[in-house]
Amino acid sequence: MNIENTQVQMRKGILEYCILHIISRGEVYASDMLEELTSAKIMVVEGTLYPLLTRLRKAGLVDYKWVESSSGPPRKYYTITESGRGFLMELSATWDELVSSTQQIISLNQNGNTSS
Amino acid sequence: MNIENTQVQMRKGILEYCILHIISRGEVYASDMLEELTSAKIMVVEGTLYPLLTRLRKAGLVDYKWVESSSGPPRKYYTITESGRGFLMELSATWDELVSSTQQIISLNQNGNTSS
DNA sequence: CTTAGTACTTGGCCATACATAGTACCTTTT
DNA sequence: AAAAGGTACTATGTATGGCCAAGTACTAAG
Repeated sequence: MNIENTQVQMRKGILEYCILHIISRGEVYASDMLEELTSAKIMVVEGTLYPLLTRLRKAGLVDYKWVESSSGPPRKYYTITESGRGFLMELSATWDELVSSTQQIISLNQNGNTSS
Repeated sequence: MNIENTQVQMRKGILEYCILHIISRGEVYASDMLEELTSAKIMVVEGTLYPLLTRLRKAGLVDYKWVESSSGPPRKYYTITESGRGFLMELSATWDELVSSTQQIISLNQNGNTSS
């Protein structure tokens, strides 16, 4: 019951949302995503990202194409599918609802009234 | 990859935060918590709540005492410990950070600029 | 050819939420 | 008093997703 573990648990399902959102904004490959997530202070490692991308693809939410790189092996550039956009909207609603629900709980004080 | 499953995943770790917060506000027993969580639209079932309470107790974050009930078997009334208050503050910081990070990701549009 | 760097893959581990079934105690009914 | 029903808590097994760690494959530089 340490805080590191809780951080891991809390991000479950949210990574999926964030990554699908990043892909929805334009073609990116894994390192682009890692960079953006890191800059938002969401620490993600390859072993998390790649399996997630595979899941998204198998579910038909994203697609990819190989693109040659001038320095190194070719890269998988991901794009979102129509089905993916629909799912992203559902994820968005789910996230908003979760934030709203949590806010409702933690905004109550000892007397059960809302306060600041 | 259905939305119901994602809802389950998204709440992982957050239940712990919500429940510890509820307990921090005063003595409650399981049914009180279920009622409050349900009213905040966080659907939780006994099979989730009781093991979580046991985990919290084993970690020394909460304590409980048996209280006789006028109708039915005695109840475990939970209270937060000092150690629990410390952990709650950490959870709070973790949650705030996660919300902030997610907000940063999803507030970006196609051009990579912030917009509404 | 060897070394280093980049990109992607895979297998196993762990913690949490949940479904389900079960135990124990109390009150009410007959 | 025995049976029936409700309340509170417990225990077991499953599925999922994040993560570690090791591994593969391709390219460029020495």
